[in-house]
Amino acid sequence: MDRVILHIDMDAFFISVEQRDNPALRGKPAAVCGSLSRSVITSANYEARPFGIRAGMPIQEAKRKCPQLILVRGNHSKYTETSARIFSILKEFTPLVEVASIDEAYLDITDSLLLFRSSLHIAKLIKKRVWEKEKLTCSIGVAPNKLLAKLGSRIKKPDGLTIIEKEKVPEILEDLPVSKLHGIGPKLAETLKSINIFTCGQLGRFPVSFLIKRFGVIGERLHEMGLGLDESPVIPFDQEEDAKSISHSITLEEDTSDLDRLRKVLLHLSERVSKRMRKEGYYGSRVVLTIRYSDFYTFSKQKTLSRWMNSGNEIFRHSVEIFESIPHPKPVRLLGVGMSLLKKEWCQQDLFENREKKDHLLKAMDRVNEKFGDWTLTWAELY
DNA sequence: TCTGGGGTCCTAGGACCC
DNA sequence: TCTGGGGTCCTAGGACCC
Repeated sequence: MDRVILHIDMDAFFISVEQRDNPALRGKPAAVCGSLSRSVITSANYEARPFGIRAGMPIQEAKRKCPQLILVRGNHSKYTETSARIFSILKEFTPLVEVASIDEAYLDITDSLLLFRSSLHIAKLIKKRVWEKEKLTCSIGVAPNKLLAKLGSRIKKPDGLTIIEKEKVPEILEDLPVSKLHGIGPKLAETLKSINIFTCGQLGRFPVSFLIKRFGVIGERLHEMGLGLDESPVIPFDQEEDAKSISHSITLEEDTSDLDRLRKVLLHLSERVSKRMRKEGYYGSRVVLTIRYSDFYTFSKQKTLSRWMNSGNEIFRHSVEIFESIPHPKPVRLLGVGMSLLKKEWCQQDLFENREKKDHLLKAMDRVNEKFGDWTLTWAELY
C-alpha cells in the first residue's frame, strides 16, 4: 500500500517568531543573526529576501545589500519552546511524527486517513491550528515518500500547500535540477554536471551500474532519487537513535593568540558539553577539538580515551592537552570542543571511584548553573 | 573587522591482529 | 630470491543539512 507522507516546513521560522512577538518588525526587512559582530544571518524574512538577504550570509554583507535591515539577536530557547508546541499540534494527527530539525517535521499519515477525510484536509487543518495557536505560517508538501514531500514543501513558500501525486512524479522530476533534491549539494551537483546529468529525469535514466562505479555506495541512492523513489521510514521521536556526538563551538569576539584567554574558552566549552552530556545521560570516550585560525583554515584533532567520561573537568583537561600538542601559527578565530563515541549506560570501571557520589555533585552543580548561568560554579583549581 | 553553530554520514590511509 | 589478506580501530578531512 502506498504511504502518505507530509513534510511541514515553518516559514522563515526564527524571524517569524520575532515578528510575531514584536509588531515593530512587521512589514520591514528583518533578520535574525547569532551575535551582532562576526556572525551570519540565520533567518531572513520575506521582506528582506528581495534585497538578496539569505540565511548563511555574513551580516556585514547583508547590511551592505540592505542598509535598512533590522537585525535581531536570536533567542534560541524561545524557538525551541515554540517548536515543541508546534510538534505537539502535529501529534494530534498521528504518533508518527519525525523531528527533522527545529522547524521541520515529517508525518506518516497513511493510517490517519481512516480518521480524517483526506491528506488535503489534514494539511489544511495543520496549517489552521498552527496559525491559530502560534500565529505562524508553514509550508506543507504531501507525497508518497519523504524525498518528494520535502520537495513539495519547497515548491510553494511561504504559506504553501503542495500535493505531489504518484502519477505526476515523472513529469515533475523530468526537468527539475538535481540540486533541488534533499541530499544533493553543490559539490555533488557539480560532479553530476561533469557527466552531463543536470536534471532528475537524466539522473533516473542514467545506468545505475555506472553511478555505483562513479559514486560508490551512494550511486544506487542517486539513481532512486532521480526516479523520486525513497523507502526511508518516518522515525518518531521516541524511536530516535541516541546522539553520536555532542559539541559546542564559539567564534571569538576577536582573533587571539593569548593562551590564557584560549584556555578559558576551552573551559567554558568543556563545561557546556559536559552539562549537556549529564543532562541527557551520556558518557563519551573521544574528545574532539576544533580550531579555526584567522585565515579561516579549520581543522579538528581528536583523541580516543581508554575510559568513559562526562565531567567538564576531564573534558577540559583533554581538550587542553590536544590544544597544546599543536603548534599554532596564526591567531585563533574559533574553538570547538566535542565528545563522541557516546554511550548511555554505566561503566563498570568506574565503580571503584565512587562514581555515584561524584555524579550527585555534578548534578547539583548543573542545577545551580541552570539557575544562575554557566559561570556561577566551576572548578576552582582552574583559576 | 566577509565567512555561525550543531549535527550526520562517508572515505581513505595507517596500525595492528590473526 | 619482494610484494597474502581480511577485519577493526584510529585519525583526518570533506560533503551535506538546517
